[in-house]
Amino acid sequence: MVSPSEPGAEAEAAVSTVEPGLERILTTAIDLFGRQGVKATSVRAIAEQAGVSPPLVIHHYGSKERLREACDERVLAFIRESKAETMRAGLGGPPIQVDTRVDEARPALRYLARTLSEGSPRLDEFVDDLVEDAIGYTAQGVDSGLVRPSQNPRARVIILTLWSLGALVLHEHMYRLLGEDLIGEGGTDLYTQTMLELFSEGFLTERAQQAFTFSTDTDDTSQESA
Amino acid sequence: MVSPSEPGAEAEAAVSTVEPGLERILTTAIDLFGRQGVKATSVRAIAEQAGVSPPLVIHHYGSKERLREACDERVLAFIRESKAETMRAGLGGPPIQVDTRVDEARPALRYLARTLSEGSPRLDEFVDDLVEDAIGYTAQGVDSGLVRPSQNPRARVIILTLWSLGALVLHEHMYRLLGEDLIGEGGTDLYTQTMLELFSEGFLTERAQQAFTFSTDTDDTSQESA
DNA sequence: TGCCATGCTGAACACATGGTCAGCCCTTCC
DNA sequence: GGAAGGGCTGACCATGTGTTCAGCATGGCA
Repeated sequence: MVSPSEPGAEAEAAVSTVEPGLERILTTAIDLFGRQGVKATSVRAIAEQAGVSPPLVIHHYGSKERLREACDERVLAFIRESKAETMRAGLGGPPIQVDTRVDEARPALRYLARTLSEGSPRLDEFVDDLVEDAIGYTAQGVDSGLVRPSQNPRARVIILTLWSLGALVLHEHMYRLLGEDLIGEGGTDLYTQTMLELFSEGFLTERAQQAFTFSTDTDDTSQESA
Repeated sequence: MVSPSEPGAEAEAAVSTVEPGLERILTTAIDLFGRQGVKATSVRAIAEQAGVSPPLVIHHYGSKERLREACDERVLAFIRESKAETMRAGLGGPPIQVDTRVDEARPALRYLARTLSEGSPRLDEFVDDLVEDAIGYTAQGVDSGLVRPSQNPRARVIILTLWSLGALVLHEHMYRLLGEDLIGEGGTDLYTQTMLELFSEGFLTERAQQAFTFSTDTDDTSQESA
């Protein structure tokens, strides 16, 4: 990804030297891993930006892989805590709820986005938890009359969750095309409004439902993917 | 990503030695770049799997970067051609339409999924084209009464497109959680059916719309992202 | 003051990476 | 038969990478 695809692309690059090296390294790693990916980010690059020597990175974290694990833990903990604080009861809010005005939010979300696509040992469990949470509050939403019942409640939650996470992964495309930054603080009014429209009024008319149902039954020439 | 997250994870690993090195290298590169990412895949790894020497890779393609460009072109061309063949008129079908029973489909889709998140020079243009296509046939759908009109037609298309692509990017999570493989030939009936339900009947009730509209107006403590 | 713990670094190591180079082998054409 | 072209490779090069190692500086405590 080219950095200018995001607004304020360099805003987080400066790391205060007042903080101990241990923390500076972690913060820098989250930033760079999130921007470039783990493999494309060298220990030397992290050290340089953090204002320390490369052996100090290894000294504090043991290895690059262990540093990456520490980043996972930090980011996932941050996101979990943020969600607990801003949880919306009963409405089945987005799976990720972070106050994007907090300094730490952007690099953490960017890191999550990158990690969602690159894979990471802890991530499956994290996504599983998001889905289980959403199953819980979506069921409450159905009970309280805010959410429509579904023939496949679990599948529905999984799909909605992965759509949402997928949008986060593609946040730079979203910014480019829609002008809204899913990991920043500019607001996502258009995204939210349009999503609400889709979820309230639907997308397909009844005519389309019938036409498509018939088409699905007879059209076996291709398996559509995405 | 751990390979076993996908069904038939090794199915495409064997490359026929009957084909010229030029083609074998390209096919192998698409496979490995899609599985591991470009940076994490060495020229030597590609050469070994293709059954050639590393200098031959460079001989034919000039550099690793040029090889990656050739992969982009091949995959995007394949997907464009597939879509042209299977285009569904008027219904606003998925942005990516590939016959997943074709041998080439899986590695191509996997490559696309990886490229969507890692970034690639040609990709923005490809996504733009998908969006423009979808704007066209969604408008036709509205005219023919198959698609509901929207207050933000363009935003709607962008979001639907990015959701769909995002689901592709997270295809391994989708397989793990829903049991359906968006890049394979096992079919995506549950995904399709549930998506249709969401798009036909919506998700939020009218009660929720009112409650959420009110909540959005007054709740300014956090910017929700995804 | 001396010792210990902590934070830190320059130099070096072993290995990996993309790429260069000289040259071999095979096929085709004159 | 000889030359040209294409496909191909072993050896090597320059550079980058994660990590080890020996040792310095500082602060706290007895």
